[in-house]
Amino acid sequence: MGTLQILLVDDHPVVRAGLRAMLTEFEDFSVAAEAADGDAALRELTRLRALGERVDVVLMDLQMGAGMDGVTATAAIRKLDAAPPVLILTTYDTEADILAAVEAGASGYMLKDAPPEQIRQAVLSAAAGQTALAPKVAALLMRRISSPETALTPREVELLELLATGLTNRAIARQLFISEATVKTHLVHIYGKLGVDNRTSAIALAAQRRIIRTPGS
Amino acid sequence: MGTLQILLVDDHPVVRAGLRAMLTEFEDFSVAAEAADGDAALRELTRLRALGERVDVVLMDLQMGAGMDGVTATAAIRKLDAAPPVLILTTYDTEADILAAVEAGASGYMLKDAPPEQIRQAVLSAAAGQTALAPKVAALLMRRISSPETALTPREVELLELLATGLTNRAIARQLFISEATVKTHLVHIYGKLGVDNRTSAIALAAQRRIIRTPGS
DNA sequence: CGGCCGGTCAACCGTTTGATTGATCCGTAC
DNA sequence: GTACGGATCAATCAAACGGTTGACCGGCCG
Repeated sequence: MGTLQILLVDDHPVVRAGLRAMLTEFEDFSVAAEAADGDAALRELTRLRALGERVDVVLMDLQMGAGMDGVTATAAIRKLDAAPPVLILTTYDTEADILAAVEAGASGYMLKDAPPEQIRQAVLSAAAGQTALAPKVAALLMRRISSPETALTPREVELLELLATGLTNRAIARQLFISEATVKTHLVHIYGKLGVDNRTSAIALAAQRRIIRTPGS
Repeated sequence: MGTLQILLVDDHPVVRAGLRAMLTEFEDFSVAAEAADGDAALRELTRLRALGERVDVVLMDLQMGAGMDGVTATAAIRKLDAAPPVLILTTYDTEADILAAVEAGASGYMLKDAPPEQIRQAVLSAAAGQTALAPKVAALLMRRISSPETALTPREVELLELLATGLTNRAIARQLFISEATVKTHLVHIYGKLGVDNRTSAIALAAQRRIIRTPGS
């Protein structure tokens, strides 16, 4: 009973098996249950509660092929009474993902290429109610807050995302219910902040810096 | 000794642990060694050979943070005498990746979200000298050969990739030592084949259809 | 050998984008 | 309450882009 009860949420069977193997190797961890997507995670959580079982930490992937994605699932879990802390464990490290996860109430953000010991520490921190960030993620957040001049406004990111889908200025304008002139103004601001001078390189840079997520299937 | 000896190559400790756990659960498999990148894989392979140990199948990831990537590693392995079959196991399914892997001599291409049983079958097929493709991958290849009108020429893909980095027509022209007029001609062909009418949506579609890989760090 | 296709180039023209300047409205912070 | 930043819009001009047409060359296939 002294062991930490963990709920694994990841759509890859391989990764679940890996986490299970890795975590149970540490004596103070056990895997309470596994789920392949957000819906299943919520079901597992309520099922375990009905049985009077504890869940101390939820280890959650963000990208889940089908079903509820990680961010929505995190938000849903955090709305429960006495909600367990949710630790994000994913391969992606875009600004958009990280900020969304944090806003949804995640108490940590780790990357899958982290060594086992780092993941273990993060789980322990999360269970203790503390925040754990992967070094890469921490660095990104630091860069983000330390250089506010490069920080795009939410509106600008919104435009950037539409831009990346291949829309023209006019189409973006219609989509956002603003005039084409406004779209151009935003774009000029975006180019200035990113240090580029055309839409394609803005998209390329934004994808590279992980400000937006690329469409990818 | 009747068990299949497998070499795992993946830069994620979590995934290696998962594959090890999953594979050794099937009695006829054992994991001969693990490696975190292509160089390490080659070292392991020669080390095992020196010890007189067999390696029946190499399970290889494509994206490896640092070190030799999966495609080059596959090519290098296949150049050895009595080279073991290499089964690609990755998250990415871009046309470019798949074709490169096949050209490098991979004898199979699986995706990480595949269920254990499918992975097991693929390993068995590879060991038997046969080819194993994930359903998604097979579908992509079929689509690719069955609809040659949509098939971009290598040159066109080359352009598309430069396009995705944000270069202007003139910059692309300089990069490829051709005239700007030629670049435009290629682009018109690309737009036609992809069914779009501007560069940004061409990039978006190409990324979506996984014809090119998006820059991503 | 005569198409056909892929790659190369050119000229023309209309459309879209990008740069610049300047303005209004609305919150929030000092 | 005013000063500031974010969001909105307008007008203008130059540069880049996209569409069209037509042309040339080299390799490959029937």
